[in-house]
Amino acid sequence: MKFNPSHKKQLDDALSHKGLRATKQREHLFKVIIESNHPTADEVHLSAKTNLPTISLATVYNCLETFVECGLVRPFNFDRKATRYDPDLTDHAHFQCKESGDVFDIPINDEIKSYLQKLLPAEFELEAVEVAFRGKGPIAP
Amino acid sequence: MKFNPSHKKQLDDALSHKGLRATKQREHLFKVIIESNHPTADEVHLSAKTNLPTISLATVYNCLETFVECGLVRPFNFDRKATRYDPDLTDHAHFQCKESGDVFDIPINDEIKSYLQKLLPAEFELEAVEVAFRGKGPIAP
DNA sequence: CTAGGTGCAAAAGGTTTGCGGTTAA
DNA sequence: TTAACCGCAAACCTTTTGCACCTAG
Repeated sequence: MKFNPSHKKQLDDALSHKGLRATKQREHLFKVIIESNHPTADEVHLSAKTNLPTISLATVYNCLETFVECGLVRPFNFDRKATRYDPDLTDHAHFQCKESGDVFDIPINDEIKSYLQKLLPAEFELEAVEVAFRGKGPIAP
Repeated sequence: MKFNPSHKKQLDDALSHKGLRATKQREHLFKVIIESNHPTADEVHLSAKTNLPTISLATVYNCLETFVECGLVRPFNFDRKATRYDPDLTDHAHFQCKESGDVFDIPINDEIKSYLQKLLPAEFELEAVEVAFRGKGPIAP
C-alpha cells in the first residue's frame, strides 16, 4: 500500500498521544511497513537502509516495539520464524504460502469469531484469538 | 496423563516403522511428554534428568524432532516463545492463560473447521489451520 | 561390523540490553 | 537543559550443527 498523508497523521497522533517524538527514523520505518507486505524486522532494516544508510537493526527493533505499544502495528509469528509486523489492525487471519513464504490477509467475520468463542468452556475469559492458515497460495500473476 | 503400555506400543511401532531404535532415552522422553502438560524442550530436559542424569539438551532436541517426524507428537508455539510438544494428535486448539502460562487443549469440531475453510478464496489450497486462544484460564482447583 | 544414537561444545538466528553520544521540544 | 532517541556492541535465549565416542542389531 502507498504511504499517504493519513498514515502520517496516524503516526503523529499515536506517537504524540504517548508523548513520543516523530523522528525521521520512525517516520521512514512506518512508511516502509505500510509499503511492504508483512515485513520482518530484518526486511524493514534492509529496506530502510536505502534512505537511512546508518540505521541500526537495534533501532529498527526499538521503533517496531514503539509502534506495537502505540497500537500502530501488530506483531505475529508463524512457528518460531522471525516476527512479522502488520499495520492492518482490523480482525483478520494470516495465510502463509509454503512455497513462496508470502503472507496473505484473510478477513475474519463476526460469525466465525462467535463460533470460536463458543468452543471455550465458560470458565475461560477470552482476550484474543489468532488463526493461522498454511498451504499453497494463489499463483503470483 | 499416566504413561501406559499402549503408549509404549505406539512409540515402538512408530519408531520401527521408520527403522529407528527404541533407546532408553527415547522411551523415557516420550514418557515425560505423555506425563507432562505441553512441555517445552527445556522442561523435558529438566524432568528427564531425574532418571537420566547425563542426558544433554541436544539429545532432547534430537529426540523431539524424531518424535515429530514419526508423528508421535506435534509442536506448537505461542508467539516466539519456546516450542511446546503435544502428544495429542487430534484436531484441537490451544488456550494459554496469561497469568499462569498454563496451556489448555480446546477441542475443535468439524463445523468450525469447515467454516474456517470457507473463509479462504478458492485459489488457496489449505493444508493446516492453527487456532490459538489467549486470556485468563480457569482457576486451578 | 556399522548404521544409528548420544553428548559435548560451538555456532546460528532472532531479539534484547547497556551505554556513550546526539537531538529536538 | 534534559528527556527522548540513536547506533554500536555485547548479551541472551532457543535451536541447530559438527564431531568423537558409544551401542545395539
